[in-house]
Amino acid sequence: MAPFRLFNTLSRTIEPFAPADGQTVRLYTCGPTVYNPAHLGNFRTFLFEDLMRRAIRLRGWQVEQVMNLTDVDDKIIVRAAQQGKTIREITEPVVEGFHADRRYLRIEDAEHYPRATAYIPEMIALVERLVANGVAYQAEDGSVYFAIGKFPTYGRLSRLDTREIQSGARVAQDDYAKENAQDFALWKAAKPEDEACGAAWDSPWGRGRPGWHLECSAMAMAILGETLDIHAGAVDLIFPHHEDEIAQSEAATGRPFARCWCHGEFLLTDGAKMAKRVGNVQNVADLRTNGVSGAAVRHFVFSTHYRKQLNLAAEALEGSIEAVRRLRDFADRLAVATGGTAALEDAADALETAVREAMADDLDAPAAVAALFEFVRAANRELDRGGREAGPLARAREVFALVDGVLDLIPAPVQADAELAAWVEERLAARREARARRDFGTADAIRDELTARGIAIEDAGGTTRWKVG
RNA sequence: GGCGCCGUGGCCAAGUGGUAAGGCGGCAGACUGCAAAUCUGCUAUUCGUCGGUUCGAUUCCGACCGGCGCCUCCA
Repeated sequence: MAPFRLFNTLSRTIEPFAPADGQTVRLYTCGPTVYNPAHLGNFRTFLFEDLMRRAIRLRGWQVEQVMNLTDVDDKIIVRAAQQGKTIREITEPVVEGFHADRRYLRIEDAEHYPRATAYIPEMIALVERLVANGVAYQAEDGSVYFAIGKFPTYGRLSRLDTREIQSGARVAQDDYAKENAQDFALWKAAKPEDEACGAAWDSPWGRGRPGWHLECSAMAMAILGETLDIHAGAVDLIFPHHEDEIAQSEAATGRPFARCWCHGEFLLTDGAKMAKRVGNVQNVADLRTNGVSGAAVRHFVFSTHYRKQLNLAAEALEGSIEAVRRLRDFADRLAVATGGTAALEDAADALETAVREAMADDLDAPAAVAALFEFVRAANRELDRGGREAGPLARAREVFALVDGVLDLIPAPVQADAELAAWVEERLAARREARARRDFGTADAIRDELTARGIAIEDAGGTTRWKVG
């Protein structure tokens, strides 16, 4: 078996990967800041991480994943102040919406969804360690900062020159009294607006709240231990977020924070990064409204490798909707098939091999998707031939289910309510009768009638199948 | 300015030093009363442009053109 390989941002190369304990991959994935619904760009990253955990299990390992929910943050506080609410009142409905959207896209449940506000003691303890180690200091403004000058390997992950801020770079508004412009806040001294919305806690440095980077380090180490197997996120988190996580974690523990860093590329819209500040975001709610299934979104996202930018084009999404419809039809056909051929079994074997290799090859989803469609074509061909053997059919079902467990691209059938179903059956009976007496004008009129109600029919053998959509 | 990515058919998008996966769409055929679904064939002699290396490059090198990202709190 070929080694399982992942691209590690630390080395910028594809490396063999295995969990440190040989059994369970401890995976930390940066989750959403819950002040607004996550957009499709965010979800592209979460889909990449979903694929990762499924690929890990396909490989035979267990996975323990943490996805944090950042529920205390500048933007949340601003929103709370605007609406006269507490941060909890702002974040609670957004968290619920996040999970609903996530399920729509069939992103599996992580084992842990810790909220930053539930780990304040762990965060404070981490800051205390850093202060004790002499790499953090409290400034005149009361906030506690990490002194990057005390951490010699700062910048190793992002490979950025830390000595100078180049022209063209976005320049920080220096809100805080840092010793060095690049030092980052571990603990932010509370301001009146923080107190007003419940975003302040007691600490050895006075009332305050955690800095963003600190949240991840504290929660990751609290739940998964001091060295993670994989830490994942999107490329925009490489700097400063992950760089800072490494600094504060390793400066506290003296151990590597993560063995492998994986970063997904952006989803673009209209040729630009999808982002709220660009104003080109689309949400899962928009997709639902337009009838785009989660399966179709998965197909679209997995058509490109996770480390390559993907442009959200309406025409491509339409293509994914159609592609996934084909999978649905095939799945139905496979379910009711009564036998197969030797060639069907060969196709199934080829599919399993291709998908296992693709997933082990730095999560090569495009290759897996291509293999799946090659299988569908071959299998349809064999089913057309009407094989009778049970073994090959069972094998085809087994492998198809295995692959479905990784990619999860088959849309759920649209269920018709009982009333509609009864009506359809009545109309089909009338059509059957008309066809029997070769009154095709009436039969076609009935078909048009059904089509107008969104019912598609297929005459197959002696029977007629129908479905919604 | 620094670092990095990308440019493949109508659209999306794989890929390899030896002559272009897959999906959508389109065209033709089989099947069908007609459709639909499915299958079959066709749909890039060519991979941004110009050079170079090589027996041979889309794949390696260089330049140029074009697009994108990161460079302090953005997945």
